[in-house]
Parts: sequence; C-alpha cells; structure tokens
Amino acid sequence: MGEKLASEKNGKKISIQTVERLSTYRKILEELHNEGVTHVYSHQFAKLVGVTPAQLRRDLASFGSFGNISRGYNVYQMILTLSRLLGTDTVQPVALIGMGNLGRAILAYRGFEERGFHIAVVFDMDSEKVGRVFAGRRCFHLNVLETVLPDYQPSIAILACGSQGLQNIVERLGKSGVRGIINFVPKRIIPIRGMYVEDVDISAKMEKLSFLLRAQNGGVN
Amino acid sequence: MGEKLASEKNGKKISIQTVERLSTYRKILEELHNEGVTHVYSHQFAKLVGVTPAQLRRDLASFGSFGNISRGYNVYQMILTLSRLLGTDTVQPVALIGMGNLGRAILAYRGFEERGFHIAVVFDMDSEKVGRVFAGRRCFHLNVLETVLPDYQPSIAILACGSQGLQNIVERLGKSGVRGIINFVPKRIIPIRGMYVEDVDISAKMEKLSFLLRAQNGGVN
DNA sequence: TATCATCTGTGAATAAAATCACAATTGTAT
DNA sequence: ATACAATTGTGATTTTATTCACAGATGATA
Repeated sequence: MGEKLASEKNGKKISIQTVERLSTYRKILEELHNEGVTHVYSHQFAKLVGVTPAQLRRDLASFGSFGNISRGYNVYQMILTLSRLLGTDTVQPVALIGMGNLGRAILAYRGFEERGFHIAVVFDMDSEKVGRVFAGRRCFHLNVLETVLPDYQPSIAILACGSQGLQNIVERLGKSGVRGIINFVPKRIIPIRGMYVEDVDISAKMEKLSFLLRAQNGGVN
Repeated sequence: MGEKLASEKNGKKISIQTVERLSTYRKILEELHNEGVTHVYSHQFAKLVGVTPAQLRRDLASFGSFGNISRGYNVYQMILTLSRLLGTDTVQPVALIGMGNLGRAILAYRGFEERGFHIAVVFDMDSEKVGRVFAGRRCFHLNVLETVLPDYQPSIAILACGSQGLQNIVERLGKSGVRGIINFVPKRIIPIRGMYVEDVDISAKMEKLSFLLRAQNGGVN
C-alpha cells in the first residue's frame, strides 16, 4: 500500500496513512477549540473530518488513550499531543529553493507560520533574483548553499525551482543536513539515505480527477 | 485503504492507488520516448519510477496487455493508452477561483498545458482583481459564475481563494457542471453528489515529514 | 444505590494492496 | 531445428488497512 515506514509508540504502530490523517484531525480540533468545545465524541469528530468513527478511534488509540468513556475526547489535550507528534510544537526553520512564481507564492502563504513552519532562508540561481529581498529574506545564490545553510539549520527544504540539476541539489541539501523535502518540481528525485521526499504534483491530481470523471461517465474508449 | 472508488475495464479493476501511479508512469514514458527508447522492460521501467517490477506489471495489466514477452513494453503505445485513460489526449478547460499569489502562480505554471489542461477562465471576489487581465484571461467576479461558466464548460475547477464561503462556492460550481475540484484551501469541503475533491495541503505534507523525522530520531517525547 | 444509555478501545473479521513465484511464451544463438 | 535465457501476466500468498461488533467502563438519573 501507499508507503512503507511506520513509527512506534507504546509498542503500537502509527501507520503512514494514520499520520496523513493526523494533520486533518489537528486542524479540525483547533477549530473546535476556538469554538470553545472541550470534549468531542468519536462519531461527531469523525463526521467533521470525513472518516468513520471506528477509524478515528483506531487512529487515536495508536498513539495513546485520550477518550473518556462517557465524555469523549479531550480536545485540548489532543491538540497538544498531535502538535508534539507532528513537530509543530516548536518553530521549524525551512529552506526554500526557487524564487519564481511558485516560490514567491509559497513565501507569501501565511499558513505555514500558523502551523509552526518558518521559511527561514531562500535560494535561487537566477542573478536577477539573487541579492533581492523577498518578504524580508535576502535571496542567496545556490552556489553558497553549503555556506549559508548552517546558519539556519533547516531540516526541511521546499523545492520550487527548475528541473535542471535537481538531483544534485537534493544531494547537496542532504549533505548539509536537510532530511525532508517537499518537491514541487515535476521530476522524480531520489532521496539519499535517511531522507524523505514528499512530492506535490498538481498535474497528477488533475489527471486523477480526469480519470475518475471519465470512468464515471461510463468509460470513454 | 486510501480511498474507495475504482474503475473497470475489460472486467478488471483499476484501483485508485494504481491511477495515482499512472501519472508518474506517463511522465517517465514521455521522457523515454523523447530519448528515442521504443521498448522497455518492467524491471528497467520500475526502477525509473521507483516501484517494484511486479507492481508495475500488475498496474499495467489492470487495463490491458502491452508487453511483448521478450521485447518488453511498447513505450509509445503505452503513452497513448495512458493519455486516453487520464483524459490528457484532448485539451480540458479548467476554471481557477482566486487570483491571489497562489492563483497567479498556478496560472503562470506551464506544466498544465503540457499535460492537456487549459486554465480557460478565472474568478475572484476582490474588486481590485476583477476586470484585470491575468495572462490573457480577464478576471470575472464570482457573482457571475453561473453566467460565465457555460461559455467555457470546465469540468474541473481549482480553488485557490480564501476560506470564507468556500462550501457555497463548491456547491455553485457543482450546479454549473463542475465535477472535479482541486482544493488548495486548507479547509475541508464536502463534495456534492457525483463530485470528486482532491486536496492539496502543503502544511499537511510538512507535518508528515516532520513526524517522520522525529520518529526516526528515536521518538522525541 | 441500582439501572440505564452510551461511550471507548480493541480483538476478530473483512477488504484491499503488494509481493512472490512460476507457467507460458518468444526472440536469439548455435 | 533445437536449446536456451529472459520476459510477461497472473494465481497464490502475504502484508497492510479498514470495518465490525462488543466487553467493559462511566456518568446521568431516579
């Protein structure tokens, strides 16, 4: 299925699929918290996030027991636990490679900061971009990656650059201590040992939709 | 797992997981084609896309038989078949909602056109944006959605707007014939009957990476 | 205090996905 | 023409994920 790795906690395993749902859980929990809700039952919560109550309970049970058997789940306690698990309880510096349209849009997006990720340093290869300041960050040339990264120590980098020499950039990032990569470039990259890559491929998502629509229409031949 | 739906072809089922891999397959096949490669064996191809040969063969077999038992798979034939399946053999009009930083970055991205998706019409609510021309498209006010959409007949829409009134927009799109949605807004939306939603949540991807990194570091408590 | 309704956490069952492993096939070499 | 090496497509198996369904727990109520 999906992917391989899993983590362990209290002897139980947290599957990748579960982790992917945890972000949604946290998001909804924050909304509930802001509305003043202190406890929620699995069936209510499940409806809000769009999963079955059983799956929700199993997911939550995979990293601890939070449910009071007749009050339901403690919203705030779960937010704290999830934030800890997802690493959003502390601010994490992130490097951004590529200051084109996409890079600038990512930089402008406030959602990361809210969730504990701070784009600390940005790079580009284009001499047009290097040296300019974007949203308060001076843009460095990729050449000086190795020199500059240690000042910021990001463990995550976002690739929003061209596809040329991409694999090489990945390897250099890896050697400079980056362990996780969000890849917006529609080109397969191979992580070096101990690294994780998450691809964001919007065209692929469109193709998936497109497939589903055709399939539903009775399968155009 | 993952999701529910599947499609059928020749009595065999194409699972969602398979569909998600088909985009990658097609991408790699195009590269091979451009390099002049006419046939490829499953083990070579599998290595390129990063799956096991067995899985690749099973995926391909789920919608037809292309393999010559001793020449391997016909690259060009597979490109044609995949393009047909993924609906990228004809140009598909797409509507884009939201002309902020993200919307403009999406509009500027050439990758869609290459894969057969054309952003035909754009909308916003901001009077600052409405009426302006972005990359050749005049921006319409969301108010006139119902009036304007029939001229373009998109079956897919991209949401890159604010989260206010999002669900309402989804429903209006659905009533105007939109069947698939790519949602960049970090807010859960509920598709109306017959609609598909694909969420793109970059923060969630970062949280996933963050989790994996912590887990690997021995599980910070 | 005893009864009741309803919840969680989880073993057991089911469903889905991935992998194994091999029969059938086919080009190639001699 | 025959033997050989290597490939595909797919039954069988294994692994992983989800759902079912219920025992045990707990607050509410009278």
